[in-house]
Amino acid sequence: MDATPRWLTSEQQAAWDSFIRMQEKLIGRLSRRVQADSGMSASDYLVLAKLTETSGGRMRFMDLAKLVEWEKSRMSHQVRRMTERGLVDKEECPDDGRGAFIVATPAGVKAIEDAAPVHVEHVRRLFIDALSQEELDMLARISDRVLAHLERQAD
Amino acid sequence: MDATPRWLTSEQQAAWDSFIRMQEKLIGRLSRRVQADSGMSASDYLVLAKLTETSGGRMRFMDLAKLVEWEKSRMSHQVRRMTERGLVDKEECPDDGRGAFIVATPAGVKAIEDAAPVHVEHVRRLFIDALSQEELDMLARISDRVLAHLERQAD
DNA sequence: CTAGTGTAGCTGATGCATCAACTAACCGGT
DNA sequence: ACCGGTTAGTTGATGCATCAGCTACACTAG
Repeated sequence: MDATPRWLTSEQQAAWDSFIRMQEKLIGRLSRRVQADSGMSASDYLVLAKLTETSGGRMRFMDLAKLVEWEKSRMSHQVRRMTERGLVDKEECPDDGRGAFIVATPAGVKAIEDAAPVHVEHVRRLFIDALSQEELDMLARISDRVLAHLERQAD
Repeated sequence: MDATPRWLTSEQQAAWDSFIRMQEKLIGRLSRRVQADSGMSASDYLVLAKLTETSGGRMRFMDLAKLVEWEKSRMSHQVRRMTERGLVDKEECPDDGRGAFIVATPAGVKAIEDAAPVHVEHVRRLFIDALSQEELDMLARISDRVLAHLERQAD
């Protein structure tokens, strides 16, 4: 218990508020758009994108989870839902009796091929078009600094 | 249908990827922290913060919804859950038979007073400490530009 | 070989976000 | 007075994220 918490300066507070507001509005709008246009959530999109980027369109469950930095539980639920909708399949792993391969189905491949250009257009329209290349570079640099900072800390 | 989608340049793609990764990791970690420390979600925190900033700690339902830029449905569910946990109360509105006031309960006030310093510390530790004041200013400027851009567009 | 430990992945419960559809009260014009 | 449109707020369904706890297989040491 600290009796005298160190509040943020008004500049710090302003930066945080702007960032939070921007991020919420941007992500919210983008994900609603993608969902409305393609019937896929951002999570569906991400999983299918990573899967189809891989040669063979198949990946071990945990490799996929690590790649997108998700907990195994989240991935498990996600894969189950996507399996139910026919976007991916699970296959047994011959080398490891516990293991599973996740494979994009033809329908899954088609879904992401259809969704990708639309997704890119939204990203461009909502975000890229708002900023100059210098600003984009700045933002990338700042984001990388924050990321590095986060990764240095114990979770 | 555009047969030749305009993909992003590699610099644009890099900026977007960095931003998305940063934002997910930062928001995810912060919200898990706040939840673990105070038993409140970011939404609970926001609602209580806005309510208690108001003189009287009470606000009309839709005013509150507009203030935090939420849909009424989201607010309605949120208020119901918070009512069930004793953080806020609903009161009838004398001027408008449809209307409701949302009021922070004493428990709600205490909850946010306890949570606020912890919340600030996390924001500082996870985010503010990663960046210089110049970088914070940059980020605020960039965020405001994106926000303005979003607000110019039809939803 | 077997006992212990780590790893792969699943499950159920809970809370949150969005959508569509709904009720009820208000308000302005005729 | 009443009728139609608007506003206030609720509700139920569905999908997603997190947490805690679970099974089953694999690996390693003794």
